[in-house]
Amino acid sequence: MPVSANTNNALRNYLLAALPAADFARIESKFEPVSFKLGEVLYESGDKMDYVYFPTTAIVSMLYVMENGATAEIGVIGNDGIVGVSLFMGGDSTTSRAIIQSAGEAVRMKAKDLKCEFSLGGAFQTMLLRFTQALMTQISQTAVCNRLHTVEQQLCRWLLLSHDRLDSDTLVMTHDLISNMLGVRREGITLAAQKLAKKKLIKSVRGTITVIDRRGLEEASCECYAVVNGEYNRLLGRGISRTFG
Amino acid sequence: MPVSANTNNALRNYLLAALPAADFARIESKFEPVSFKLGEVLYESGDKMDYVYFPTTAIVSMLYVMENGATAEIGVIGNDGIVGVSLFMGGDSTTSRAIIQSAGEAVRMKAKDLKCEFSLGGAFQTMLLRFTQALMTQISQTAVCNRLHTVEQQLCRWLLLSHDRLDSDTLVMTHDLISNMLGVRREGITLAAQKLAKKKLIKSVRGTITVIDRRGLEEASCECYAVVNGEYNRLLGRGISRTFG
DNA sequence: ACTCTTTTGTGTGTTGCCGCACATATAATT
DNA sequence: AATTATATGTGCGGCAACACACAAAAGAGT
Repeated sequence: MPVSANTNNALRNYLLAALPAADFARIESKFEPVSFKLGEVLYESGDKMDYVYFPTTAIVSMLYVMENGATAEIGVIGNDGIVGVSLFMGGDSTTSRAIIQSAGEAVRMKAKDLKCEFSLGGAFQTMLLRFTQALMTQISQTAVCNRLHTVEQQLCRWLLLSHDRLDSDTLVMTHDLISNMLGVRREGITLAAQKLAKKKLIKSVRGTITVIDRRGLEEASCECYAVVNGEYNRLLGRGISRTFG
Repeated sequence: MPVSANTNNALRNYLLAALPAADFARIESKFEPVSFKLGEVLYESGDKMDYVYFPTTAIVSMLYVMENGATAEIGVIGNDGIVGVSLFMGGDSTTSRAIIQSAGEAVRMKAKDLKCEFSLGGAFQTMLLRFTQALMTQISQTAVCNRLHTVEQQLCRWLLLSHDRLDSDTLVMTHDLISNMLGVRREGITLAAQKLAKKKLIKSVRGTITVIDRRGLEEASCECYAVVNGEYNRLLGRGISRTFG
């Protein structure tokens, strides 16, 4: 039987790729490819979720929106995970918005199908739960980082998390958008980016940021990145850090 | 058959109390009562967990400890939940420390028993997963709050979360301990507490803080408390807010 | 070429919290 | 009652990030 383009696509997602062949074979028919542009919203806060998404090349940001419009990112999900954990956790909705941070592809699966598969309790369930714990670690570390670290350190962490989930070294992203993610002023990002550029770690030109010295970025970052990355490795097998890639 | 003291104790935990009688009956023999003093550590970061804990009167704080010794709380768990979600999530450990924030009682259950029960996939599993999602909301909101709100607002939120999980209106807690939780200076808490005392919302005297005007505290708090509380209500049925209690 | 929009750069004053130092007050100990 | 330990109150200089204002640069559309 020929491997469909669909299948190839789905396997770019690490969670799916790590599934035992038998499990993957059972559910692959439920996948449907989808393509997203920068800024598209997958779920709004409180929305009932009809699908879950397994990003393959897209990156999704979990963004909290305050009553006064201020925003702050609580986590980022790429081809390392699944968007919509609340579905199998039993909530059917979250208090945050899921928004495309980097344009690209994903495969989606109907809520009903996912719940059905989850309830079988096999390798798929195990994997989803482990990913959820890794995500919790990321959210926790975001909380800590927000409290204790400078904007420059946080920008490093954020760039590394994004870089890990990208094929390219160049992020299509304005300072303004990053400032919304980190919950700081746009000028703060401009300043921090300038400092990092001066240290030859990145190059920042109108709408794009290019990672030049990844190792240097890791050194300039707070310990938060390493902690999160370590947990992803521990919980999900080989992680997605590009440090040695 | 007489109801044991053990059983009565366990039912003070909302998660357990909300279990269908049949499920509770099956697992109650696995419970073992434990008593904790302020500051006792249930798990250290990275520890393999041998037990999970269902607090009945104790309150547990999930505290992240940085390399340099700085600390920040990422969530608080009382008789509304379970301490040790990583066990059934598949990680067996967390990157945070679980420490007693308010002395009291809990019932504990062996890791193996919990995993066994979880894998049955019934009401118990559903409940544990729903609680985990509520906890994720709390952690997320902590991240947002750390980024966007003042120490005074955060102190309100923190006092409310603690108050909800307490029978009394008086918390046994020094400014210094609170500052470790919120990840700020001790003096910052002293100042914030003074402001709240001036507004007649609390009374702060050497080692204890007493809630005087709960409704006023809610108004002085940021929206974060209400959001978290709303999710606990939604996910776990009646929540534990004492607003109308 | 021209305008218009978006993105980035820069300056000024303000604020909230930090770090440190030290004074005072309230228990606990003897 | 005196001593010690713990907890809280207060002042001062410093800094990171804020709010606001506006200039400069880079693309996009006509």
